[in-house]
Amino acid sequence: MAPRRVDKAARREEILAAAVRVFARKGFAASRIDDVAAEAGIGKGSVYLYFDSREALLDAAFENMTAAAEDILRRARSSPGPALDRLAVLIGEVLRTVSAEPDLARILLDLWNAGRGGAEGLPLSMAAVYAQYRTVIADLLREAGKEGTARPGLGLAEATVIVGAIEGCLLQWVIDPQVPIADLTGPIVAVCLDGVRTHGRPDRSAGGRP
Amino acid sequence: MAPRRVDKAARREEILAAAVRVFARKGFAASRIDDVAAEAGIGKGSVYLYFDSREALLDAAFENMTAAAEDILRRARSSPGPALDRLAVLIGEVLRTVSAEPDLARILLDLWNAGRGGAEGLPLSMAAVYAQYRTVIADLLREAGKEGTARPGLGLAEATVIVGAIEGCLLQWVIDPQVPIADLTGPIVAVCLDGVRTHGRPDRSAGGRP
Amino acid sequence: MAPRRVDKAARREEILAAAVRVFARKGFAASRIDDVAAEAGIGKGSVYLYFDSREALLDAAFENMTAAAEDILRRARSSPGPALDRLAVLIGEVLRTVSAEPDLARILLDLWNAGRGGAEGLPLSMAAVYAQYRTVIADLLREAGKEGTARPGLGLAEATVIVGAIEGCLLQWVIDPQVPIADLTGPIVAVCLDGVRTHGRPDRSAGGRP
Amino acid sequence: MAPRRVDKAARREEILAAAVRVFARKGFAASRIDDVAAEAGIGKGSVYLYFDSREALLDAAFENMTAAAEDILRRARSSPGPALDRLAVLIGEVLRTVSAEPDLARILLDLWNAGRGGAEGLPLSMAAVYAQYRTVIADLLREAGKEGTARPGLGLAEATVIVGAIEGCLLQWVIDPQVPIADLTGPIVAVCLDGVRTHGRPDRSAGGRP
DNA sequence: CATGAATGAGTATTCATTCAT
DNA sequence: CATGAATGAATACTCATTCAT
Repeated sequence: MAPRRVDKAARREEILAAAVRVFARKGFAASRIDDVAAEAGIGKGSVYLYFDSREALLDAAFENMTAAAEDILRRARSSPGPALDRLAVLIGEVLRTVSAEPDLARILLDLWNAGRGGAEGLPLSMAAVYAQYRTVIADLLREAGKEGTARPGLGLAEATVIVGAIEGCLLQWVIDPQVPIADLTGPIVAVCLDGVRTHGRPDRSAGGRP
Repeated sequence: MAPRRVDKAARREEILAAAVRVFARKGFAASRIDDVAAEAGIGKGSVYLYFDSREALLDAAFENMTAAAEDILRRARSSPGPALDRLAVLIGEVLRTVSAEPDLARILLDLWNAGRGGAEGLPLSMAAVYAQYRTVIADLLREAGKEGTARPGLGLAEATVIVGAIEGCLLQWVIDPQVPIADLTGPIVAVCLDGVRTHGRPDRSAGGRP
Repeated sequence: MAPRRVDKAARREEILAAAVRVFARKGFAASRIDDVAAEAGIGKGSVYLYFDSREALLDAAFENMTAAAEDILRRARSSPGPALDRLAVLIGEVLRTVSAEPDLARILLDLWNAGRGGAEGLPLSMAAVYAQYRTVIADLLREAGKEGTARPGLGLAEATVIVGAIEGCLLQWVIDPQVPIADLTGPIVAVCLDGVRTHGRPDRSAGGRP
Repeated sequence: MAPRRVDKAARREEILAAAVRVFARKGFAASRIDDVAAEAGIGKGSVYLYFDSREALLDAAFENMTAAAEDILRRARSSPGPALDRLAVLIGEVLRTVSAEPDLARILLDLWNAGRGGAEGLPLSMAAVYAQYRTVIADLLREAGKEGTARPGLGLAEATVIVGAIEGCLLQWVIDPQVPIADLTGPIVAVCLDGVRTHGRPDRSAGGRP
């Protein structure tokens, strides 16, 4: 009858945070429930009071990540301003979010990996997240096309490339923490929005010889 | 001294190919030695005549992939022609190689994931591969800068973005086979080299001859 | 000193009844303390205020069952009338008691099973109950022998058969609730007392008056 | 390629026999897979080469027992001779079989207990075995009725009692090994076939007073 | 008295690896 | 060389019991 000291939701978050730290350190596959419990400073059995299974911890981390991603996408879709500016903001936000919670980000590899091999209940639909991601950016590109700030005719293919640039930078950073993820917003925007080629004069570099 | 009917190296390759098919189908974590043996049509114990451990199979797949990557990088570095053209060729070759061997490519996730958590001997230095990858592209960008075909001042950061665009597209395809990886060479080249923005003066770089 | 609203003994009985319902439903092995607490509408920890352990709940159910059995046996021993009549009454009472409390009866399997494997303190001496059961019936048979209503020379062996017939019918009913336990008093009496064979002379024992 | 020393079927039987010994000694619930492996003199994992699960060991024991029971029933049904003689033989065979393999018999309690609590695949249909058992005996009784050796009108109810007498004796012996199961064939036949009452004179002991 | 959160001992099962044939 | 039976270390998960509130 006496109220518990720590409320269930808070304790759940503590455990999840501990799990994320462990997963980030050793990878999901090599993380034992005991590791998570020890990191959280509780008994092994207590983890199961808050999560149904080891897998459920990864699912919960996925939910957190997805929620953050959807926030960013929602903002990109609904905020005012020129489309390309909003795209640049989106890129910056993704990188800033990730830099702010490196542990959460470092389990990206495990999230990417999840949902393969067999019929999971909800296969951690990373595919769905990325599909939405591409759709939003494709819409921004088309909008920018109408505004005259982007080349016309851009669509899903180019959105895939931009998503790829963002997530591919994250990938490199996850594999190799030396990669300065926090400093890449500018370069991504510069490369994807402006390309690397010189402009101003007709540029025939990609063509054959005259 | 006469070569056995099936020589050791060939048998090894057969087993490795079987392993790659299995890994591609179920993921490395869910792949059992029995699965590999069955796929190769041999006894379970025989796998160990050619590979030291389950992990060694993944290592070997990594070597294959690395070898292919180094070929492509070597060619980009040493072939003649304008730097940006060679970059475009590189991008095309990566995507073509990957599309040609989807099984090998689909274990990318496992390769990215490998070598984390614990002190492995040589932890599948994916980081080294990508570092080299970035270096080669950064060199191409600097060279293009000198040629006047690329903006000056480009370097590692922009190379990271381009590597990201390529690998990020692969990532999306690995997660979701619907992504039309074979059709993305053009968009990657277009976006990374020319950007998506309209430019002050008519920019004909992507087009044919006037 | 004034009795609590719900006195301890009554609460204990409530919990025991709940436990018996749960055991009857799922079997002792599959019954969790939480199930019992939920069935009793109390907190899990409270069960331990009234019972020392999960096992103690089964012990208590055993005591209840034993008490009922001993009542019946006592009555058979001490009530007046011809021995075989008292035996017929005993059979009827066992079956009626069991039919009246199907839940208590359905845990018979668990009671029979209890006390095996390892050195329990007092291993639920079902063996003792049945030994007493046999003794009482053997005495009745000997008494009937002296009365001239039963064949002479009957004893423990025949008592074992009669106990077997009774408990064997219960067994069949416990295994298969379709067995009409309530209707078996007559047949048990008829078979055990009169046998199934025809006899040389008209045997009217089971019939009415000529 | 070299043939294994012990063929799979024989090894399977060895393990099953070991399991039956262990189950007989400690009961199924208290028997650990390690106990079975130790009793069989093999490694724990090897048990799983021959049986899918701990439960499967009990299932296999059940099959053995069922097969023996069906043999006996088949013989009782199809052998020649007066029905009641065949019934007496049946009773003798059940008791002899059980006495011959006390370990197998002593797990009867676990078999009776199995298949409760939850939806098992094939719930160890002990109920079906007993139903068949009753049917066969009821048929014998009806046949004996036609032969004039048994009272007419006997049927399922009386068969239930006879099955009860047999299995109830086994039950008592399982609970208390002191019960001389091997010596009970005679008494069961005597009691069930001839009853305990005196015959020859009109016996009114069960009736009211004149 | 009552509670239910916390605990950790206990176990079935899996699977990489070995090695006798 | 090839095999697959045997092994046992490793691990997720359960649940009776305790105890702080």
